[in-house]
Amino acid sequence: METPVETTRERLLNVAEQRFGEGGYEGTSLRAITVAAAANIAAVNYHFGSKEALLRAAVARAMAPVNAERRRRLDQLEAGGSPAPEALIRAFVEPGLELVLRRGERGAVVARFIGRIAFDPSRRIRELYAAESEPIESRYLAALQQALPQASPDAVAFGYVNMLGLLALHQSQALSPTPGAAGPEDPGKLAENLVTFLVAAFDHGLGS
Amino acid sequence: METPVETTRERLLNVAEQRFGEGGYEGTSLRAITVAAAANIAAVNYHFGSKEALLRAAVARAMAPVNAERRRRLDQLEAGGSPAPEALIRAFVEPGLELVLRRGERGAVVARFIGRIAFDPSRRIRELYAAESEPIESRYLAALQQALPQASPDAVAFGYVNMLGLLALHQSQALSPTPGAAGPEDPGKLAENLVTFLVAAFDHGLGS
DNA sequence: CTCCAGTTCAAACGACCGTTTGAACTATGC
DNA sequence: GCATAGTTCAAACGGTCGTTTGAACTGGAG
Repeated sequence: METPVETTRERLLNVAEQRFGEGGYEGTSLRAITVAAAANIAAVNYHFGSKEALLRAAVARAMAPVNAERRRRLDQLEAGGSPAPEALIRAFVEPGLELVLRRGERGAVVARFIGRIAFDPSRRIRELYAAESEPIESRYLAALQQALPQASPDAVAFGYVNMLGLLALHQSQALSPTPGAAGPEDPGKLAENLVTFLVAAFDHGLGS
Repeated sequence: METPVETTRERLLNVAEQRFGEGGYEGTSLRAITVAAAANIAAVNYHFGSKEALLRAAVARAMAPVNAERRRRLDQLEAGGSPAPEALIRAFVEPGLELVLRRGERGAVVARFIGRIAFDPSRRIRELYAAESEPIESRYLAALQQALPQASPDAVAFGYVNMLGLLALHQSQALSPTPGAAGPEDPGKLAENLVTFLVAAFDHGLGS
C-alpha cells in the first residue's frame, strides 16, 4: 500500500483526543497539541476555527463509530422482538468498551477521551457529548422501559443514567489511582463484569 | 448571638468550593474566587500559599465530616457483628448524599464540589480526593469482602469502585443535562434509589 | 512559464493566569 | 503614647493562553 501519510488535520485530531483525554479540555493547551502533532499553532484555527471547534470535531469523530454500532445493535434487537434488559445493556456498554478497547493503544486513547469529555467540569463541554449521543438515548430509554414494565419511567431513567455514568467512568480510567492495579488487564473481562453488574442492578435494583 | 462575621479565610474556602465545584480546578481562576469572596488576590497566597493549597484545604474541610460520619457508622456496624452488604453500602453512600444534601443550599454546593474533585481531569487533583478517603477505604473493602464471602477480592474491589463512582457522579450533578429534570427533587429519595441500585448489583452482580 | 487556491509558517496581539512585592492598615499588649 | 504581629491592599511580575496577521511555500491548471 502507498504510505498513508496523515494530514495535518488528522494529526491534530489524533493528538487532540489523546491530550484532551489525559488532561481535560481546560488543562490542555493548543500549543501542547500542535507541538506534539508537529503542526503550527495557526493550523488549528485554519482547519477547525477554534480550540472548542477542534474538540467538537474530535468528539464527533470518536463517537461516530460507537454510536453507529449501538444503533446497529439496537436495530437488530428490535427486529427480533422484545429484547431482554441484558441484551439492551450489552448493546450499549460493549460498543463503548470493546469496539474501542480492542483496537490496541489507539482504542484505549479514544475510550479515555470519550469518558473524560462526558464528565468534563464545564457544562458546555459535557453537552458536546450529550448532544452526540442524544439521538439514540430516547430509543434506549423506550426499549428499556418496555423490557422492564414493572419499573417506573423515573426508575428506568435512573438506571440509564447510572449505566452511562459507569461506562464513562471505566472508559476514562479515572478510577484506580494506581494505574494498572485495580482494572482488569483484559478489556473483555471489564465489559463482562460491568454488564453483569448492571444487569443485576436493573433486574433487582430499580424498586419493585 | 453576636454577628458571626466570616473571616477572609472562611469566605475564600466557601467561594472556592462553590466555584471549583462549578467549573473545576483549571476552569476557575483565583481572581474569580477572590472577587466573589470580596477578598484581595494576595489573600489566597497569604492564607494558603498557592491555588492548589487552597484547593487542598477546601477538600480537607469538605470531606472531613463525611468521612468522620462514615468511620462512626463503620465502627458502630462492626461492633454489632458482621454487617450485611446493604448496611455497609448505606454507611458509605448516605453520609455522602444526605449528611451533605440535607444542609440546604450550602450542602449541595459541598456535595458537587466533592463529586467534581473526585473525577477531575488532572490526576494530581483526583489524588487529593483519594488521599482524603484512603484511610477508611481498606476498612470498607475488608468489611465488604467479609459480607460477600462468595465474591472474589477483585469482584469486591470492582463493586467498591463502582459504588464510589456512582456516588461521586450523583454528587457532582454532572448528569441530567437539563438541570432539575432527571434528578429526584428529594435528596433522601436519591440516596434510597442509589442504595437499592447498589445493593442489587452487589448481591447479584459480582459474579456468583 | 504564470496563476491561484490551499496550506503552512514565524511572529505578534491583547487578555488572563498564578504569584510576588512592599507599603498601608488594624488591633492588641505594653 | 509606642511598638508589634497580623492582615489587607494596589500594583506589578513574568509567563502562558487562544487567536490573528500577512507573508511564504506548495502543487496542479491553464
